Amino acid sequence: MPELPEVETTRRGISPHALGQTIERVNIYQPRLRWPVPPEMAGTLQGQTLVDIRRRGKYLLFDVAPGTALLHLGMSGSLRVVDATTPLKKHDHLELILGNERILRFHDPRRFGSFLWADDWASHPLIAKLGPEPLGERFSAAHLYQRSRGRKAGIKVFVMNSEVVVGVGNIYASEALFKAGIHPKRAAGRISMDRYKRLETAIRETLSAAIKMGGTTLRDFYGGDGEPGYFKQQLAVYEREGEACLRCESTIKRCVLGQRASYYCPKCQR
DNA sequence: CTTACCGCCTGTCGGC
DNA sequence: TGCCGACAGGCGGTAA
Repeated sequence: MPELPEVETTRRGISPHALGQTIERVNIYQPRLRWPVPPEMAGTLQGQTLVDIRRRGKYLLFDVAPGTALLHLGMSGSLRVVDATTPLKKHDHLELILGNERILRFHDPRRFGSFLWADDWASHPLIAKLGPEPLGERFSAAHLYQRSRGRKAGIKVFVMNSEVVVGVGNIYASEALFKAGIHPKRAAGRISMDRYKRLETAIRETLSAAIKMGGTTLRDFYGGDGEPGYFKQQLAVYEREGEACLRCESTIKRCVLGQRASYYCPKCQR
């Protein structure tokens, strides 16, 4: 499922084919995504040049002169570069036809993704309140420490809150907490600065490593160039319930936190 | 302010 | 074999 590394992989995969290209046409086959695709979207984008393709959290930002189109991959979405000979598949919901005859095609079986317009992307309600980028300068142990004081929520739920830090989803939260040796249920407000330093490092390292490997393909993720991600082979705890911890050989446990499956080593994580 | 839970949606899987 | 319910999950919205 697309988290930050998968979105970044997608951005890097499509950019060489799409940057600077004219959007000749926009086809919207299924406007009913997480939110309805605005009816004027196709008309707004048509004829515009893709000035930049950026990422904010898990949003892909397509900059054109009048504003920015926001694409979120939801949990089953993928965006790939294809050409006109590639047949449309079930759940291909929209596509941008580019001047170089390449096509950016969005595929999303569960339709939790979204495609929205913003005149000024930074003040868009879905973007404005987002926390810092976990690979950026504004993300720090001090930030986590400060934001967590008084919070009783478990650290995993806390760190997956996009107002605290963006892009850390279910897979990488579990992995980073294992790496930092912190139990996922530990109250965020009772974690020391020292341990937050370890967590900051773990988050940065985990996400960087995943980007390097093209993201994690559990079931159906493909990057912009159609390649699956290979980080799955590096997962230490995620979906490894009942298997041996790679560090201490204890049995990996599974629990549900914030209605999401969580995996941890009961001995390595306290 | 916080925390808890719902629902959007389809593919997959286990049970019968 | 085939049907059906449970489950998965990002994340905004709403209730408590």
